[in-house]
Amino acid sequence: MHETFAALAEPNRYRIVELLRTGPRAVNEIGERLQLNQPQVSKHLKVLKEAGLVDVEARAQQRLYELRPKPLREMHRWLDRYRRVWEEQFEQLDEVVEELEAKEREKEKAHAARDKRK
Amino acid sequence: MHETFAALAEPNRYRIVELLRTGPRAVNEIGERLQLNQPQVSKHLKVLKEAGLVDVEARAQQRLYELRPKPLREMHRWLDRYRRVWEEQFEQLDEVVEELEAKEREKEKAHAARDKRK
DNA sequence: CAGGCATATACTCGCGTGCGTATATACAGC
DNA sequence: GCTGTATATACGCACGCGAGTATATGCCTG
Repeated sequence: MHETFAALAEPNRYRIVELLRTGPRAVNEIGERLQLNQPQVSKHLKVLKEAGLVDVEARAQQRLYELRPKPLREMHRWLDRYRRVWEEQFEQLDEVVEELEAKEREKEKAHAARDKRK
Repeated sequence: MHETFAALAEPNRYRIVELLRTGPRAVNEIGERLQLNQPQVSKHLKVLKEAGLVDVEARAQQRLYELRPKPLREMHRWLDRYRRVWEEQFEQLDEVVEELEAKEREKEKAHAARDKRK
């Protein structure tokens, strides 16, 4: 589970996964679409593979990467244990709390600016 | 979304979230239960808070941390877009292979036609 | 207001990781 | 076999982050 989260926490890997959701892709195609150079793509795909999120199939010189269902299923099951938490009807309360936190952050910025000045 | 994954990717933060699933806890209690010293707990909680995963409530000198539903809900919605992936296990890769083979056959035909023309 | 308790922050260190460049490996076609 | 193409790996660098120690902040009680 940690590996799954760690793999998805990296923005470019997240983008790769999002792209692979539409279907299998070759390494070069991923690099072109996401504006990444090839070694980075290969290395990210290696991490994704070790996390079990993708699988490879050799096709001549190309390697086709595709999403694997297992980690996603496990994530879904994990999330399911939190259903009680996220199904609570706190929509409006969330908004209010966020507002207050935003104000708090403003205040902190003001403090920080003042402290730096002196 | 990246922040949520990054927060949960860290094993100790993951454990904190798992603990908070059972209800709000004070900082010291978390540290004792998970065998972490206090500064680490505070720092991890800070990350979790910035990711929106927890919220604090002051209780005298104590701070009670509790899970917040929003990021979990967003994760669930995100995962939902991948439902197809973990429900259909096969087929996708095979289809692409078929496609490539079809293209290959087209090329062969073109070659053959050209050869005949001359 | 002094002393103790609960929590947050500052500072440093060591390690992991993403990135770029260069190079290696593998395969196809001629 | 040679060439071009597709992908993987090696190496060096810079930065971020988790951990430990020490210290600061805040609140309650007497």
